[in-house]
Amino acid sequence: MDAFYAAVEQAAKPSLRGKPVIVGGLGPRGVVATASYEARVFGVHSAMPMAQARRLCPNAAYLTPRFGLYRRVSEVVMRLLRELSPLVEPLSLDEAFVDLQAGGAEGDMGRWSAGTAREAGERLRRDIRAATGLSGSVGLAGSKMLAKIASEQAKPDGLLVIPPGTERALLAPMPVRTLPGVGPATAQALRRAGIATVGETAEAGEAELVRLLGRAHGGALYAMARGIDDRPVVAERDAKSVSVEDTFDTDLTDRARIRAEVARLADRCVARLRAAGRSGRTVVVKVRSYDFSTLTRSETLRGPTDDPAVVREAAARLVEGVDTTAGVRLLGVGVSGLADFTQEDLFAQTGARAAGSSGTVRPPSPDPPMAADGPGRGGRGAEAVRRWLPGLDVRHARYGPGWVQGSGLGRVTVRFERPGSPPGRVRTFVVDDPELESSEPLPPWDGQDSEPATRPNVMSSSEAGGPAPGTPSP
DNA sequence: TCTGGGGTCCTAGGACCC
DNA sequence: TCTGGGGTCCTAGGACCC
Repeated sequence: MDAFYAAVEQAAKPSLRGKPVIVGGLGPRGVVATASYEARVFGVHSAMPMAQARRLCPNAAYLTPRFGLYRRVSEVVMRLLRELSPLVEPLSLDEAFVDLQAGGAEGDMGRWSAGTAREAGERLRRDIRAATGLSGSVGLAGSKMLAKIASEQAKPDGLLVIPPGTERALLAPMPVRTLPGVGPATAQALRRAGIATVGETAEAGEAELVRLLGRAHGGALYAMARGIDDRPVVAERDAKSVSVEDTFDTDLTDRARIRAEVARLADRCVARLRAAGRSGRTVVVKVRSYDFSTLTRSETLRGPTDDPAVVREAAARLVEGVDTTAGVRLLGVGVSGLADFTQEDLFAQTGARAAGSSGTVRPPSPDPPMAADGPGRGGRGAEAVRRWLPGLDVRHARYGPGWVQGSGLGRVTVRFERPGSPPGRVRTFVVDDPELESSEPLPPWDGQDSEPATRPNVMSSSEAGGPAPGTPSP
């Protein structure tokens, strides 16, 4: 999917179509998750600090991510992929491999040609647009690596076929960074050895690459550089670890506060573990200091657990052994070594479930009820700001559905529009206006009256009118 | 106003075992 | 009574991806 999070927001918020939209963390230490193509023109891209993005593109709409909505849209797209073939390997919410060959016949002899594959790809792109109003790009090739490179080249809103036999010639002039798995460090190591392109990588030979990069990475890179990749498409892979982490708006130094945050993170981690029906044996704590140096400490238990008290205690022990006096900007808790069930105390566990509790088995200290609310991130004046995060859907008793454009100084600004409506107008309220309430996201295809199949194309953003949707800074 | 959050895979050293 | 050669598990860190 092209600029997925930003594109979903543009589909859901008519006034943002054709305008720069930046989705990501809105706090002082946030980064960009996705920038719309209109924002990329200004040099904004994923993983860029939000502060830098605001300098480059001050008039963009800055929105907080709505993962629940993106997940729903993603499910619609993944369902379309599964109609092509049962063998679908999602890489993330917005990207997947499809093994067309496993989907059975296409064409006379049950074989795919470049032509029939292209037709299927174009049909898929049309179906995705009809179902979601969003554009996706398709890469078609004989392996996962090449299909990925093809889809990358096809973006945005395109399709590219790499016919068998043309791979090496196509790859040779490309920079090594094009190959998946080659990041800044690998590119640097290769550059020092005078290797800059995929062709030069292939010429270097396996022995040289292994010497530079190690057994596994060097060997894999040598194969990829020659267009060789026989990794299968794998539909379902069990998760191998579960983790949660928080970066704090300001560094933490208080020991008691750090202990409390670690306990909260442990509870959140276990909640996710349990929701997945898993348990784990190794508890990991992650600490990032004021200077961004990061360390992990882990402890392996005698058997797998999904008991919050057990994970909390292990995490507390681990963080106790870390010097946090100079200030901590991030804390994380994770569990790995996952198993499908818990060995200890199955009876107590089922008892707790039957009682509808996400809590643990009885033991000594009853859990303090988990704070229902977000990451207690050292912010002040939090209450109202938290409720009116830019981008979230709201409903006003008189004006109907809309979304928060910004808030601050006791005010909240709302744009009244929804998927399928014309671009709406803006009104400002006091933050505690009793007629204003937060509401569930409306998916892009939930426009009031029209068929999803046609609507998304009819809106021309150029006639939207109204000023650029900058968000008043919180 | 410098740097999120959730993952995967690999490497390397030490403990431990046969 | 101057030193083997595996194998596995655990811990820590790092590269990379979306």
